[in-house]
Amino acid sequence: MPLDDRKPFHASKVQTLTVLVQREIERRILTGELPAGDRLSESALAADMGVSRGPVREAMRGLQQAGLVDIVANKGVVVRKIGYDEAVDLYNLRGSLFAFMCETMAARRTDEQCGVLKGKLEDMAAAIRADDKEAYFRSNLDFHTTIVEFCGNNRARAVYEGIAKEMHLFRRRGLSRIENMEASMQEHEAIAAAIIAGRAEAARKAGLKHIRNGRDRFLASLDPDSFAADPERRPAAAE
Amino acid sequence: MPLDDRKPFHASKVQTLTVLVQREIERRILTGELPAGDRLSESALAADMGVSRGPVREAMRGLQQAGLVDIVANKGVVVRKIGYDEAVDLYNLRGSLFAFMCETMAARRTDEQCGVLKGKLEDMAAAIRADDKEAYFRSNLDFHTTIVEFCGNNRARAVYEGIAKEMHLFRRRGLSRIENMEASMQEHEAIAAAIIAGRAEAARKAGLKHIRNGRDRFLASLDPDSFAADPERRPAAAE
DNA sequence: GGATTGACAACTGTTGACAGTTTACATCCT
DNA sequence: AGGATGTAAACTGTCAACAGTTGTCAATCC
Repeated sequence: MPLDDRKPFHASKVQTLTVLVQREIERRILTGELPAGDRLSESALAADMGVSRGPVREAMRGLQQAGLVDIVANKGVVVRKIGYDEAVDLYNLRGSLFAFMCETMAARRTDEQCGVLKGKLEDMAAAIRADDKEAYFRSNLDFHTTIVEFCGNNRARAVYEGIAKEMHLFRRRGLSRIENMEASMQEHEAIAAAIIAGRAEAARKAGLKHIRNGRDRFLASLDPDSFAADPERRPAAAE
Repeated sequence: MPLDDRKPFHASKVQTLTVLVQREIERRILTGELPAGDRLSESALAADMGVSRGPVREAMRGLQQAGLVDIVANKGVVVRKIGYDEAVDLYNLRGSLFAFMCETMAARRTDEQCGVLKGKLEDMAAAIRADDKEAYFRSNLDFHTTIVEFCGNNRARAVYEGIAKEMHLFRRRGLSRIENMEASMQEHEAIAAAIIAGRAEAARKAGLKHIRNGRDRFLASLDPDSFAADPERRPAAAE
Protein backbone atom coordinates (compact mmCIF):
# COMPACT_ATOMS: atom_id res chain seq x y z
CA MET A 1 0.00 0.00 0.00
CA PRO A 2 2.11 2.92 -1.18
CA LEU A 3 1.30 6.11 0.64
CA ASP A 4 2.20 8.80 -1.79
CA ASP A 5 4.15 11.46 0.02
CA ARG A 6 5.67 13.14 -2.96
CA LYS A 7 5.43 16.56 -1.41
CA PRO A 8 9.11 17.24 -0.92
CA PHE A 9 9.26 18.56 2.56
CA HIS A 10 6.59 20.19 4.57
CA ALA A 11 3.90 17.87 3.37
CA SER A 12 0.72 18.62 5.21
CA LYS A 13 -0.16 14.98 5.51
CA VAL A 14 -3.25 15.68 7.50
CA GLN A 15 -5.18 12.97 5.79
CA THR A 16 -7.68 11.17 7.82
CA LEU A 17 -7.46 7.41 7.89
CA THR A 18 -10.98 7.16 6.58
CA VAL A 19 -9.99 8.87 3.35
CA LEU A 20 -6.97 6.64 2.87
CA VAL A 21 -8.99 3.52 3.58
CA GLN A 22 -11.74 4.60 1.20
CA ARG A 23 -9.22 5.28 -1.52
CA GLU A 24 -7.58 1.91 -1.00
CA ILE A 25 -10.81 -0.07 -1.03
CA GLU A 26 -11.92 1.86 -4.08
CA ARG A 27 -8.68 0.94 -5.78
CA ARG A 28 -9.12 -2.72 -4.93
CA ILE A 29 -12.64 -2.68 -6.32
CA LEU A 30 -11.73 -0.87 -9.52
CA THR A 31 -8.77 -3.12 -10.22
CA GLY A 32 -10.94 -6.16 -9.70
CA GLU A 33 -8.91 -7.25 -6.70
CA LEU A 34 -12.26 -7.28 -4.94
CA PRO A 35 -14.59 -8.69 -7.59
CA ALA A 36 -18.22 -7.67 -7.94
CA GLY A 37 -20.49 -9.66 -5.69
CA ASP A 38 -17.87 -10.21 -3.02
CA ARG A 39 -18.85 -9.75 0.57
CA LEU A 40 -16.54 -7.39 2.42
CA SER A 41 -15.87 -8.14 6.05
CA GLU A 42 -15.14 -5.05 8.08
CA SER A 43 -12.91 -6.79 10.54
CA ALA A 44 -10.97 -8.58 7.82
CA LEU A 45 -10.34 -5.35 5.91
CA ALA A 46 -9.49 -3.49 9.08
CA ALA A 47 -7.00 -6.15 10.13
CA ASP A 48 -5.56 -6.31 6.65
CA MET A 49 -4.87 -2.59 6.59
CA GLY A 50 -3.82 -2.37 10.19
CA VAL A 51 -6.53 0.01 11.31
CA SER A 52 -9.57 -0.18 13.49
CA ARG A 53 -13.04 -0.89 12.22
CA GLY A 54 -14.28 2.67 12.62
CA PRO A 55 -12.54 4.22 9.61
CA VAL A 56 -13.47 1.18 7.52
CA ARG A 57 -17.14 1.60 8.35
CA GLU A 58 -17.03 5.29 7.49
CA ALA A 59 -15.28 4.54 4.22
CA MET A 60 -18.01 2.03 3.38
CA ARG A 61 -20.65 4.69 3.88
CA GLY A 62 -18.88 6.87 1.35
CA LEU A 63 -18.51 4.05 -1.13
CA GLN A 64 -22.20 3.26 -0.82
CA GLN A 65 -23.20 6.79 -1.74
CA ALA A 66 -20.76 6.56 -4.65
CA GLY A 67 -22.60 3.48 -5.87
CA LEU A 68 -19.70 1.07 -5.61
CA VAL A 69 -21.07 -1.11 -2.82
CA ASP A 70 -24.39 -2.12 -1.37
CA ILE A 71 -24.91 -2.13 2.38
CA VAL A 72 -27.54 -4.30 4.00
CA ALA A 73 -28.23 -3.78 7.67
CA ASN A 74 -26.86 -6.50 9.92
CA LYS A 75 -25.69 -8.49 6.93
CA GLY A 76 -22.74 -6.64 5.55
CA VAL A 77 -21.27 -4.93 2.54
CA VAL A 78 -21.08 -6.39 -0.95
CA VAL A 79 -19.36 -5.03 -4.03
CA ARG A 80 -22.14 -4.01 -6.38
CA LYS A 81 -22.91 -6.31 -9.24
CA ILE A 82 -24.29 -4.65 -12.32
CA GLY A 83 -26.71 -6.40 -14.62
CA TYR A 84 -27.30 -5.97 -18.31
CA ASP A 85 -30.05 -3.38 -18.05
CA GLU A 86 -28.15 -1.34 -15.56
CA ALA A 87 -25.06 -1.34 -17.73
CA VAL A 88 -27.12 0.02 -20.59
CA ASP A 89 -28.60 2.64 -18.30
CA LEU A 90 -25.15 3.72 -17.19
CA TYR A 91 -23.94 4.02 -20.76
CA ASN A 92 -26.93 6.12 -21.70
CA LEU A 93 -26.57 8.37 -18.70
CA ARG A 94 -22.89 8.77 -19.30
CA GLY A 95 -23.55 9.61 -22.93
CA SER A 96 -25.95 12.33 -21.93
CA LEU A 97 -23.45 13.78 -19.49
CA PHE A 98 -20.55 13.67 -21.89
CA ALA A 99 -22.65 15.28 -24.60
CA PHE A 100 -23.54 18.04 -22.18
CA MET A 101 -19.88 18.61 -21.38
CA CYS A 102 -18.86 18.74 -25.01
CA GLU A 103 -21.61 21.25 -25.65
CA THR A 104 -20.60 23.34 -22.66
CA MET A 105 -16.94 23.36 -23.52
CA ALA A 106 -17.75 24.35 -27.10
CA ALA A 107 -19.61 27.35 -25.73
CA ARG A 108 -16.94 28.45 -23.26
CA ARG A 109 -13.70 27.33 -24.88
CA THR A 110 -10.60 29.50 -24.94
CA ASP A 111 -7.82 29.45 -27.50
CA GLU A 112 -5.46 27.89 -25.01
CA GLN A 113 -7.90 25.07 -24.30
CA CYS A 114 -8.26 24.42 -28.01
CA GLY A 115 -4.51 24.13 -28.23
CA VAL A 116 -4.41 21.53 -25.49
CA LEU A 117 -7.22 19.60 -27.11
CA LYS A 118 -5.40 19.57 -30.43
CA GLY A 119 -2.36 18.27 -28.62
CA LYS A 120 -4.27 15.32 -27.19
CA LEU A 121 -5.64 14.59 -30.63
CA GLU A 122 -2.13 14.54 -32.02
CA ASP A 123 -1.04 12.16 -29.26
CA MET A 124 -3.70 9.72 -30.32
CA ALA A 125 -2.80 10.05 -33.98
CA ALA A 126 0.82 9.33 -33.13
CA ALA A 127 -0.21 6.24 -31.18
CA ILE A 128 -2.16 5.01 -34.18
CA ARG A 129 0.77 5.58 -36.50
CA ALA A 130 2.94 3.60 -34.12
CA ASP A 131 0.17 1.01 -33.77
CA ASP A 132 0.65 1.27 -30.01
CA LYS A 133 -2.67 0.23 -28.49
CA GLU A 134 -1.49 0.88 -24.98
CA ALA A 135 -0.44 4.44 -25.78
CA TYR A 136 -3.69 5.00 -27.65
CA PHE A 137 -5.67 3.81 -24.66
CA ARG A 138 -3.90 6.26 -22.41
CA SER A 139 -4.20 9.27 -24.68
CA ASN A 140 -7.81 8.33 -25.30
CA LEU A 141 -8.46 8.62 -21.57
CA ASP A 142 -6.52 11.87 -21.61
CA PHE A 143 -8.68 13.29 -24.35
CA HIS A 144 -11.85 12.60 -22.43
CA THR A 145 -10.43 13.96 -19.21
CA THR A 146 -9.47 17.14 -20.99
CA ILE A 147 -13.01 17.80 -22.14
CA VAL A 148 -14.43 16.92 -18.77
CA GLU A 149 -12.03 19.35 -17.16
CA PHE A 150 -12.41 22.20 -19.62
CA CYS A 151 -16.18 22.18 -19.64
CA GLY A 152 -15.84 24.12 -16.41
CA ASN A 153 -18.79 22.57 -14.62
CA ASN A 154 -17.24 21.00 -11.56
CA ARG A 155 -20.36 19.32 -10.32
CA ALA A 156 -20.91 17.70 -13.69
CA ARG A 157 -17.33 16.53 -13.66
CA ALA A 158 -17.78 14.92 -10.25
CA VAL A 159 -20.93 13.12 -11.36
CA TYR A 160 -19.34 11.99 -14.60
CA GLU A 161 -16.28 10.60 -12.87
CA GLY A 162 -18.50 8.78 -10.40
CA ILE A 163 -20.40 7.15 -13.26
CA ALA A 164 -17.15 6.26 -14.98
CA LYS A 165 -15.90 4.55 -11.83
CA GLU A 166 -19.14 2.68 -11.48
CA MET A 167 -18.80 1.41 -15.02
CA HIS A 168 -15.54 -0.25 -14.11
CA LEU A 169 -17.69 -2.71 -12.18
CA PHE A 170 -18.69 -4.45 -15.40
CA ARG A 171 -16.07 -3.37 -17.93
CA ARG A 172 -13.47 -5.40 -16.12
CA ARG A 173 -12.90 -7.87 -18.92
CA GLY A 174 -10.46 -6.73 -21.58
CA LEU A 175 -9.18 -3.58 -19.99
CA SER A 176 -7.84 -1.72 -22.98
CA ARG A 177 -9.85 -3.38 -25.69
CA ILE A 178 -9.96 -0.82 -28.43
CA GLU A 179 -10.54 -2.81 -31.53
CA ASN A 180 -10.64 -0.34 -34.33
CA MET A 181 -8.65 2.67 -33.33
CA GLU A 182 -9.46 4.36 -36.62
CA ALA A 183 -13.20 4.47 -36.02
CA SER A 184 -12.67 5.76 -32.51
CA MET A 185 -10.22 8.34 -33.82
CA GLN A 186 -12.67 9.67 -36.37
CA GLU A 187 -15.23 10.25 -33.64
CA HIS A 188 -12.68 12.09 -31.56
CA GLU A 189 -11.79 14.30 -34.48
CA ALA A 190 -15.43 15.14 -35.03
CA ILE A 191 -15.82 16.10 -31.39
CA ALA A 192 -12.69 18.23 -31.32
CA ALA A 193 -13.56 19.95 -34.59
CA ALA A 194 -16.99 20.92 -33.35
CA ILE A 195 -15.64 22.17 -30.04
CA ILE A 196 -12.88 24.21 -31.64
CA ALA A 197 -15.33 25.69 -34.11
CA GLY A 198 -17.56 26.63 -31.20
CA ARG A 199 -20.50 24.76 -32.66
CA ALA A 200 -22.10 23.70 -29.40
CA GLU A 201 -24.96 21.66 -30.80
CA ALA A 202 -22.70 19.78 -33.17
CA ALA A 203 -20.30 19.09 -30.31
CA ARG A 204 -23.14 17.73 -28.22
CA LYS A 205 -24.25 15.39 -30.96
CA ALA A 206 -20.71 14.21 -31.68
CA GLY A 207 -20.06 13.49 -28.00
CA LEU A 208 -23.34 11.62 -27.65
CA LYS A 209 -22.65 9.55 -30.73
CA HIS A 210 -19.20 8.65 -29.47
CA ILE A 211 -20.45 7.19 -26.21
CA ARG A 212 -23.34 5.45 -27.95
CA ASN A 213 -20.97 3.80 -30.36
CA GLY A 214 -18.82 2.75 -27.43
CA ARG A 215 -21.88 1.29 -25.79
CA ASP A 216 -22.85 -0.68 -28.88
CA ARG A 217 -19.33 -1.95 -29.36
CA PHE A 218 -19.27 -3.11 -25.78
CA LEU A 219 -22.66 -4.80 -25.91
CA ALA A 220 -21.80 -6.51 -29.17
CA SER A 221 -18.60 -7.86 -27.63
CA LEU A 222 -20.48 -9.63 -24.85
CA ASP A 223 -20.74 -13.32 -25.06
CA PRO A 224 -24.21 -14.35 -24.01
CA ASP A 225 -23.25 -15.55 -20.56
CA SER A 226 -21.27 -12.54 -19.42
CA PHE A 227 -24.07 -11.34 -17.24
CA ALA A 228 -25.12 -14.81 -16.23
CA ALA A 229 -25.19 -13.88 -12.57
CA ASP A 230 -28.75 -12.61 -12.78
CA PRO A 231 -30.00 -13.83 -16.12
CA GLU A 232 -33.56 -12.67 -15.68
CA ARG A 233 -32.35 -9.14 -16.23
CA ARG A 234 -31.78 -9.75 -19.88
CA PRO A 235 -34.88 -9.21 -21.99
CA ALA A 236 -35.94 -5.58 -21.50
CA ALA A 237 -32.96 -3.48 -22.62
CA ALA A 238 -35.04 -1.28 -24.83
CA GLU A 239 -34.24 1.79 -26.95
CA MET B 1 -41.91 12.36 9.41
CA PRO B 2 -44.20 9.46 8.66
CA LEU B 3 -42.47 6.14 8.41
CA ASP B 4 -44.32 4.29 5.74
CA ASP B 5 -44.80 0.75 6.91
CA ARG B 6 -47.47 -0.22 4.48
CA LYS B 7 -46.20 -3.75 4.28
CA PRO B 8 -49.07 -5.46 6.01
CA PHE B 9 -47.23 -7.54 8.51
CA HIS B 10 -43.72 -8.73 8.20
CA ALA B 11 -42.24 -5.26 7.87
CA SER B 12 -38.47 -5.58 7.99
CA LYS B 13 -37.89 -2.51 10.10
CA VAL B 14 -34.23 -3.17 10.55
CA GLN B 15 -33.03 0.36 10.03
CA THR B 16 -29.62 1.24 11.24
CA LEU B 17 -29.19 4.35 13.34
CA THR B 18 -26.77 5.78 10.82
CA VAL B 19 -29.46 5.88 8.16
CA LEU B 20 -31.95 7.52 10.49
CA VAL B 21 -29.40 10.10 11.59
CA GLN B 22 -28.38 10.83 8.01
CA ARG B 23 -32.01 11.28 7.01
CA GLU B 24 -32.64 13.59 9.93
CA ILE B 25 -29.59 15.78 9.33
CA GLU B 26 -30.47 15.89 5.66
CA ARG B 27 -33.94 17.04 6.57
CA ARG B 28 -32.60 19.76 8.82
CA ILE B 29 -30.31 20.98 6.07
CA LEU B 30 -32.95 20.95 3.36
CA THR B 31 -35.49 22.75 5.49
CA GLY B 32 -32.95 25.39 6.36
CA GLU B 33 -32.98 24.45 10.01
CA LEU B 34 -29.24 24.09 9.58
CA PRO B 35 -28.38 26.99 7.27
CA ALA B 36 -25.60 26.87 4.71
CA GLY B 37 -22.24 27.73 6.16
CA ASP B 38 -23.06 26.43 9.62
CA ARG B 39 -20.49 24.35 11.39
CA LEU B 40 -21.88 21.08 12.64
CA SER B 41 -20.53 19.71 15.89
CA GLU B 42 -20.60 15.96 16.06
CA SER B 43 -21.03 15.81 19.79
CA ALA B 44 -23.76 18.42 19.76
CA LEU B 45 -25.73 16.61 17.08
CA ALA B 46 -25.16 13.28 18.78
CA ALA B 47 -26.35 14.60 22.10
CA ASP B 48 -29.30 16.32 20.48
CA MET B 49 -30.49 13.11 18.88
CA GLY B 50 -29.63 10.93 21.82
CA VAL B 51 -27.12 8.74 20.00
CA SER B 52 -23.40 8.24 20.09
CA ARG B 53 -20.94 10.01 17.84
CA GLY B 54 -20.27 6.97 15.68
CA PRO B 55 -23.47 6.95 13.66
CA VAL B 56 -23.25 10.73 13.31
CA ARG B 57 -19.78 10.49 11.83
CA GLU B 58 -20.86 7.82 9.38
CA ALA B 59 -23.87 9.88 8.37
CA MET B 60 -21.57 12.83 7.72
CA ARG B 61 -19.47 10.75 5.38
CA GLY B 62 -22.57 9.92 3.38
CA LEU B 63 -23.70 13.54 3.29
CA GLN B 64 -20.29 14.59 2.08
CA GLN B 65 -20.43 12.23 -0.88
CA ALA B 66 -23.92 13.54 -1.58
CA GLY B 67 -22.51 17.07 -1.77
CA LEU B 68 -24.48 18.52 1.11
CA VAL B 69 -21.59 19.15 3.49
CA ASP B 70 -17.87 19.77 3.37
CA ILE B 71 -15.56 17.94 5.74
CA VAL B 72 -12.17 19.31 6.69
CA ALA B 73 -9.85 17.07 8.63
CA ASN B 74 -9.46 18.00 12.27
CA LYS B 75 -11.64 21.04 11.79
CA GLY B 76 -15.13 19.82 11.33
CA VAL B 77 -18.14 19.67 9.10
CA VAL B 78 -19.84 22.64 7.50
CA VAL B 79 -23.06 22.81 5.52
CA ARG B 80 -22.03 23.57 1.95
CA LYS B 81 -22.47 27.09 0.74
CA ILE B 82 -23.14 27.48 -2.95
CA GLY B 83 -21.99 30.51 -4.89
CA TYR B 84 -23.43 32.11 -7.97
CA ASP B 85 -21.35 30.22 -10.52
CA GLU B 86 -22.01 26.91 -8.86
CA ALA B 87 -25.73 27.57 -8.80
CA VAL B 88 -25.66 28.20 -12.54
CA ASP B 89 -23.63 25.03 -13.03
CA LEU B 90 -26.15 23.02 -11.06
CA TYR B 91 -29.06 24.41 -13.06
CA ASN B 92 -27.33 23.57 -16.33
CA LEU B 93 -26.46 20.08 -15.21
CA ARG B 94 -29.94 19.48 -13.97
CA GLY B 95 -31.36 20.72 -17.24
CA SER B 96 -29.24 18.29 -19.16
CA LEU B 97 -30.33 15.43 -16.93
CA PHE B 98 -33.98 16.31 -17.06
CA ALA B 99 -33.83 16.64 -20.82
CA PHE B 100 -32.28 13.20 -21.02
CA MET B 101 -35.05 11.77 -18.90
CA CYS B 102 -37.79 13.34 -20.96
CA GLU B 103 -36.17 11.96 -24.08
CA THR B 104 -35.83 8.51 -22.56
CA MET B 105 -39.37 8.39 -21.31
CA ALA B 106 -40.66 9.48 -24.71
CA ALA B 107 -38.86 6.52 -26.23
CA ARG B 108 -40.03 3.93 -23.71
CA ARG B 109 -43.42 5.23 -22.62
CA THR B 110 -46.39 2.95 -22.18
CA ASP B 111 -50.05 3.86 -22.51
CA GLU B 112 -50.53 3.54 -18.78
CA GLN B 113 -47.68 5.95 -18.10
CA CYS B 114 -49.17 8.44 -20.53
CA GLY B 115 -52.41 8.22 -18.63
CA VAL B 116 -50.71 9.00 -15.35
CA LEU B 117 -48.85 11.91 -16.92
CA LYS B 118 -52.09 13.34 -18.29
CA GLY B 119 -53.54 13.04 -14.81
CA LYS B 120 -50.73 15.12 -13.29
CA LEU B 121 -51.23 17.70 -16.00
CA GLU B 122 -54.90 17.89 -15.17
CA ASP B 123 -54.06 18.34 -11.48
CA MET B 124 -51.96 21.37 -12.33
CA ALA B 125 -54.64 22.79 -14.58
CA ALA B 126 -57.14 22.40 -11.77
CA ALA B 127 -54.83 24.20 -9.38
CA ILE B 128 -54.53 27.08 -11.82
CA ARG B 129 -58.29 27.33 -12.24
CA ALA B 130 -58.60 27.46 -8.47
CA ASP B 131 -55.68 29.89 -8.30
CA ASP B 132 -54.21 27.68 -5.59
CA LYS B 133 -50.46 28.28 -5.69
CA GLU B 134 -49.78 25.77 -2.99
CA ALA B 135 -51.60 23.01 -4.84
CA TYR B 136 -49.89 23.98 -8.07
CA PHE B 137 -46.52 23.78 -6.40
CA ARG B 138 -47.25 20.28 -5.19
CA SER B 139 -48.60 18.93 -8.45
CA ASN B 140 -45.70 20.60 -10.24
CA LEU B 141 -43.29 18.57 -8.13
CA ASP B 142 -45.45 15.55 -8.81
CA PHE B 143 -45.25 16.06 -12.54
CA HIS B 144 -41.49 16.15 -12.48
CA THR B 145 -41.26 13.14 -10.21
CA THR B 146 -43.46 11.20 -12.59
CA ILE B 147 -41.14 11.77 -15.52
CA VAL B 148 -38.08 11.01 -13.45
CA GLU B 149 -39.67 7.78 -12.36
CA PHE B 150 -41.05 6.68 -15.70
CA CYS B 151 -37.85 7.28 -17.62
CA GLY B 152 -36.80 3.95 -16.20
CA ASN B 153 -33.15 4.79 -15.69
CA ASN B 154 -32.66 4.31 -11.97
CA ARG B 155 -29.12 5.58 -11.83
CA ALA B 156 -30.13 8.75 -13.63
CA ARG B 157 -32.95 9.18 -11.19
CA ALA B 158 -30.59 8.87 -8.23
CA VAL B 159 -28.22 11.44 -9.68
CA TYR B 160 -31.04 13.80 -10.54
CA GLU B 161 -32.53 13.62 -7.07
CA GLY B 162 -29.12 14.27 -5.56
CA ILE B 163 -28.72 17.37 -7.68
CA ALA B 164 -32.21 18.51 -6.77
CA LYS B 165 -31.40 18.15 -3.08
CA GLU B 166 -28.19 20.06 -3.52
CA MET B 167 -30.08 22.89 -5.16
CA HIS B 168 -32.12 23.33 -2.03
CA LEU B 169 -28.94 24.76 -0.52
CA PHE B 170 -29.47 28.01 -2.36
CA ARG B 171 -33.13 27.98 -3.36
CA ARG B 172 -34.12 28.39 0.21
CA ARG B 173 -35.68 31.84 -0.19
CA GLY B 174 -39.30 31.89 -1.31
CA LEU B 175 -40.05 28.21 -1.18
CA SER B 176 -42.98 27.94 -3.52
CA ARG B 177 -42.41 31.03 -5.58
CA ILE B 178 -44.12 30.27 -8.81
CA GLU B 179 -44.89 33.66 -10.26
CA ASN B 180 -46.60 33.00 -13.53
CA MET B 181 -48.22 29.62 -13.34
CA GLU B 182 -49.47 30.00 -16.88
CA ALA B 183 -46.01 30.14 -18.45
CA SER B 184 -44.87 27.18 -16.39
CA MET B 185 -48.01 25.30 -17.37
CA GLN B 186 -47.43 25.85 -21.07
CA GLU B 187 -43.97 24.36 -20.76
CA HIS B 188 -45.35 21.35 -18.97
CA GLU B 189 -47.93 20.85 -21.66
CA ALA B 190 -45.26 20.95 -24.33
CA ILE B 191 -43.23 18.35 -22.49
CA ALA B 192 -46.17 16.05 -21.95
CA ALA B 193 -47.36 16.38 -25.52
CA ALA B 194 -43.96 15.44 -26.91
CA ILE B 195 -43.62 12.49 -24.56
CA ILE B 196 -47.09 11.17 -25.28
CA ALA B 197 -46.51 11.54 -29.02
CA GLY B 198 -43.27 9.60 -28.60
CA ARG B 199 -41.24 12.37 -30.16
CA ALA B 200 -38.04 11.87 -28.16
CA GLU B 201 -36.02 14.75 -29.57
CA ALA B 202 -38.87 17.20 -29.10
CA ALA B 203 -39.32 15.97 -25.55
CA ARG B 204 -35.65 16.50 -24.86
CA LYS B 205 -35.76 20.06 -26.11
CA ALA B 206 -38.93 20.85 -24.20
CA GLY B 207 -37.49 19.50 -20.97
CA LEU B 208 -34.27 21.42 -21.43
CA LYS B 209 -36.09 24.62 -22.15
CA HIS B 210 -38.23 24.19 -19.06
CA ILE B 211 -35.27 23.97 -16.69
CA ARG B 212 -33.46 26.77 -18.48
CA ASN B 213 -36.44 29.02 -18.09
CA GLY B 214 -36.60 28.08 -14.44
CA ARG B 215 -32.94 28.96 -14.12
CA ASP B 216 -33.39 32.34 -15.73
CA ARG B 217 -36.42 33.11 -13.64
CA PHE B 218 -34.46 32.26 -10.52
CA LEU B 219 -31.41 34.29 -11.48
CA ALA B 220 -33.53 37.25 -12.41
CA SER B 221 -35.26 37.11 -9.04
CA LEU B 222 -31.99 37.48 -7.18
CA ASP B 223 -31.31 40.74 -5.53
CA PRO B 224 -27.67 41.61 -6.05
CA ASP B 225 -26.55 40.71 -2.54
CA SER B 226 -28.10 37.29 -2.28
CA PHE B 227 -24.80 35.56 -2.83
CA ALA B 228 -22.84 38.13 -0.88
CA ALA B 229 -21.06 35.48 1.12
CA ASP B 230 -18.36 35.04 -1.48
CA PRO B 231 -18.82 37.94 -3.83
CA GLU B 232 -15.75 37.26 -5.91
CA ARG B 233 -17.60 34.39 -7.49
CA ARG B 234 -19.83 36.75 -9.43
CA PRO B 235 -18.36 37.83 -12.74
CA ALA B 236 -17.89 34.71 -14.86
CA ALA B 237 -21.36 33.18 -15.16
CA ALA B 238 -21.12 32.77 -18.88
CA GLU B 239 -23.44 31.26 -21.49
C1' DG C 1 2.31 48.90 22.74
C1' DG C 2 2.66 45.06 19.88
C1' DA C 3 4.05 40.58 18.91
C1' DT C 4 5.38 36.11 20.46
C1' DT C 5 4.86 32.21 23.29
C1' DG C 6 2.83 29.16 26.31
C1' DA C 7 -0.99 26.72 28.37
C1' DC C 8 -5.81 25.54 28.40
C1' DA C 9 -10.17 24.19 26.45
C1' DA C 10 -12.94 22.18 22.87
C1' DC C 11 -13.27 19.24 19.35
C1' DT C 12 -12.09 15.62 16.03
C1' DG C 13 -9.73 11.00 14.93
C1' DT C 14 -9.18 6.47 16.47
C1' DT C 15 -9.54 2.59 19.20
C1' DG C 16 -11.28 -1.36 21.85
C1' DA C 17 -15.17 -3.39 24.02
C1' DC C 18 -20.03 -4.73 24.48
C1' DA C 19 -24.68 -5.97 22.76
C1' DG C 20 -27.76 -7.74 19.25
C1' DT C 21 -28.44 -10.20 14.99
C1' DT C 22 -27.50 -13.44 11.47
C1' DT C 23 -25.68 -17.72 9.78
C1' DA C 24 -23.91 -22.22 10.02
C1' DC C 25 -23.72 -26.50 12.16
C1' DA C 26 -24.78 -30.19 14.98
C1' DT C 27 -28.42 -32.56 17.21
C1' DC C 28 -32.89 -34.53 17.63
C1' DC C 29 -37.37 -36.10 16.12
C1' DT C 30 -40.40 -38.26 12.61
C1' DA D 1 -32.69 -40.70 5.85
C1' DG D 2 -34.69 -36.18 5.71
C1' DG D 3 -36.27 -32.28 7.84
C1' DA D 4 -36.86 -29.27 11.89
C1' DT D 5 -34.88 -27.20 15.92
C1' DG D 6 -31.70 -25.34 19.09
C1' DT D 7 -27.11 -23.79 20.02
C1' DA D 8 -22.71 -21.57 19.08
C1' DA D 9 -19.64 -18.88 16.35
C1' DA D 10 -18.95 -14.84 13.59
C1' DC D 11 -20.12 -10.56 12.36
C1' DT D 12 -22.36 -6.07 12.47
C1' DG D 13 -24.27 -1.97 15.17
C1' DT D 14 -23.37 1.00 18.89
C1' DC D 15 -21.07 3.06 22.53
C1' DA D 16 -17.70 5.16 25.73
C1' DA D 17 -12.98 6.34 26.45
C1' DC D 18 -8.35 7.82 24.88
C1' DA D 19 -5.11 10.35 21.94
C1' DG D 20 -3.94 14.06 19.01
C1' DT D 21 -4.95 18.48 16.88
C1' DT D 22 -6.74 23.13 16.47
C1' DG D 23 -7.91 27.53 18.13
C1' DT D 24 -8.17 30.85 21.89
C1' DC D 25 -6.64 33.65 25.49
C1' DA D 26 -3.65 35.41 28.69
C1' DA D 27 0.94 36.30 30.24
C1' DT D 28 5.53 37.55 28.97
C1' DC D 29 9.20 39.67 26.43
C1' DC D 30 11.13 42.93 23.08
